[in-house]
Amino acid sequence: MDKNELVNELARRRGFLWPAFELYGGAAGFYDYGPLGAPLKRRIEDIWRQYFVISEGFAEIEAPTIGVEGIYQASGHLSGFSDPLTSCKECKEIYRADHLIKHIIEVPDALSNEEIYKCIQDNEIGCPECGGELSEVYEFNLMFKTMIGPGNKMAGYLRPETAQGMFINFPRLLRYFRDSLPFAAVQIGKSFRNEISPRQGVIRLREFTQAEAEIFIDPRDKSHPRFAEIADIKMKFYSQAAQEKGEEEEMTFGEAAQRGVVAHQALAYYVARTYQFLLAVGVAADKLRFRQHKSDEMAHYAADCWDAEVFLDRLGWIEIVGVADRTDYDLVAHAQASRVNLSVFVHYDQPVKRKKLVIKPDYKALGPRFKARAKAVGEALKALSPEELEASRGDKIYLTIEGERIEIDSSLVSFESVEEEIRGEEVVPHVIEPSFGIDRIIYTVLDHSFYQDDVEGEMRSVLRFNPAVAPIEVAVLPLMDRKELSDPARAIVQELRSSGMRVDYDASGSIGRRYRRNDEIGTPFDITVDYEIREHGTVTIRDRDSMKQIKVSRRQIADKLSALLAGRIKFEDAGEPVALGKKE
RNA sequence: GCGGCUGUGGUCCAGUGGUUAUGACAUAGGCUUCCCAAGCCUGUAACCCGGGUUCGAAUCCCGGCAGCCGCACCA
Repeated sequence: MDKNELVNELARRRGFLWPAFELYGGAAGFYDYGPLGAPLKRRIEDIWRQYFVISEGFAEIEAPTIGVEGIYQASGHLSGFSDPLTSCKECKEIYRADHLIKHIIEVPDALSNEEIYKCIQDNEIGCPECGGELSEVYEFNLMFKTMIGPGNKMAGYLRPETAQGMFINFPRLLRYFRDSLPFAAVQIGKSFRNEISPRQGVIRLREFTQAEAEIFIDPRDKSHPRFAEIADIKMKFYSQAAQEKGEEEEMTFGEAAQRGVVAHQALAYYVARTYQFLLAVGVAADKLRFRQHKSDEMAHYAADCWDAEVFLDRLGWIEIVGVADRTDYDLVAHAQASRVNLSVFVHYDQPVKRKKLVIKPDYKALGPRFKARAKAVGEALKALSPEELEASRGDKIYLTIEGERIEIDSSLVSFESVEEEIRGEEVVPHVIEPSFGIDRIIYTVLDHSFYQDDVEGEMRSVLRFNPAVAPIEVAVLPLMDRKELSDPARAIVQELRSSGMRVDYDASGSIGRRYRRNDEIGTPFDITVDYEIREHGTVTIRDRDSMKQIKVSRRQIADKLSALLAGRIKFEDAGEPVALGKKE
C-alpha cells in the first residue's frame, strides 16, 4: 500500500471519512465526516474563524444554499459554468464543441449551441479520434438545478460557490459597516457542483465545504494597514516568472509587494494570512507553495491570483486555496443585472471646491412653447457643456430633441456660476477573495500529519496532529481494567471534560495496544493510571510523538494538560520524566 | 461520459460450479499489579446490488453502483 492508500484506509477505518450512502451502493463525489472527521473539520473551521473573522473583524454571514436564477445569470455561472459538448456517434468520445471549431472561428464562445453545430456541419468536422459523425451540441451545466415551490415556475440552483451570498448582500453589509471601506464578509458552508467525474476521494466532491471571504477595498488604495505585521515573513513564491524558470523564489512578503511580484500590499497581506493559517492547522511547510496564475489561466477581470498548492503523494500538486483580486467584476455584474447601485460614497479628506455653471431653463416660457416636450428640452439645456453655452451666449441655442433640430432664444435660459464643494465620490470597491476548499485542506492535514516509524520491529502509525485540531485531545487509560484503577481514571475523565477538553476513555486491551490506537487517531496526550495513584497520588502523561512519559500529581492534571495542549509549556518541563523498561 | 482492471467480516486476503465460506489482524466480554499493537479463554462479524444461465452461483453471463488507472471534463 502506498501512503495515499494507507491514509485513506486509516481515515475510513477510524471514522474520519466515509463514502456516503454506502448502505445503498454509494454515489461518487459525496463523503460523510465520521465521529473523528466531523470534529477535525469543526476545529479547522474554528481556526479559520480565528484568522478571518475574529482577528480581521470580518462579518460571518450565512446565506441559503439554494439560489434563484437571477444570481447566476449575473454571476455568469449559468452561461460560463457550462460547456457545449458534442459526442462522436461512432466511438462515443466526448468533446468540447467550441474547441473543435477554434481554428475556424476566433471567438466560438460567442456562438449559440445551434450555431456551433451548424459550423461543425458546414465545415464537415468529424470525430478527431475516429472520423465519425458528431452529435448535436448540448449544454452541460455544472450546477444542480431544482424547483422552488410547486410547479416549474421558479428555477433554483444549488450554489456553486458561497461567494455570491456576500456579493448580493453588499448593500446591507455596507450599511452594517456604517458606509465605509474597507469591510469584509465571510461564509463557511456547503457548495455544490455536478462534476462530470469526481475522483480522488475528497479532492473533487459534488458537495463540498468552502470558506470564503469577500474583502471590499478602495480601488484607489490597495495598501494594508497591518502589512507591517507580515512584511518580514519569508515564503517561497512560485510567480509567473519563477514558473518559467521552474524554480520557486524565496523572499519576504515585504519584498514581494515592493517588487510587484504580488500585485499589491492588500493581496500580499491575505496571502500571508492564508500561509499562516495553513501552517497553523498542520499543512507541512515543505509541501506547500503559493503559485501565481499564469496570465492565460487567470480570469480576464482578475488583477492577480495566487493559489496555495500542496503536494500530496500520488496526486502531485493540488490547489487548496485561491487568493484573487477580482477587481470590481462581481459588483458591476450584479449592479447591472439588478439595477441597484452597488458603489460606496467615499469622502475626501478635504472637500474639493470647484466652479460650476448651473443652467436654469425658463420653464414658464418653455412650457407653453414646447408643451409635452418642454421637460426634454429643459433636460437637454441642462446637459449643455459650459463651452457650448459660451459659444451661444447672447445668441441662439441649437438643440436636437428626438431627432428634431430646435432653436431656442438664449434669453429663455439663465445661468450662473456657483462654487460647489465636492465631498467625495462614488466608488465601486474592488474585491479580494481568499477562497478555501475545506475538504481538501482536511485531507491535506491527514496526509501531511501521517507518518510511520519502526518501534522494536513493529510499525507504528501516527497522525501528528497539532493539538489545536486533534479530535481527541486526551485519552485516559487505566493500566488494567480493575476497579482500583478504572474508578479514579473515570473521575479524571469527568474532570477534564468539565474543563472543556475532548477526552476519551479506553480500558480495552493491553496498554501498548491502546497507545497505538490513540497514536493512530492523533491523540496528543495519553494519561496512564497505575497503582502509583494510590501509593503516591501520581499518574503519567505520555507524549504521542516522542512516546516519552512524565509523572504528574493527580491534582495538577487538568492544569498541566490545558497548558500542554495550548503549547504554553514544553512536555519535558511539565513533570518528572519516567524511565520505563519493558518487562519481560 | 468512454476504455482497462477490480469488488468476500471493520481491515487485508483464501476460495474458479457442490454440505455449515478459509485465515490473519482488528474488535467485544472475561482472566491477569500487564507501560508501548504478539498471554490465556469465549464471542460478534462478510460473498457490492439487480437480473440471467444452472438441480445448484462468492465462482459463469448481462446490467447497475463503487474504487483504481488512462482519456475527456473541471480548477
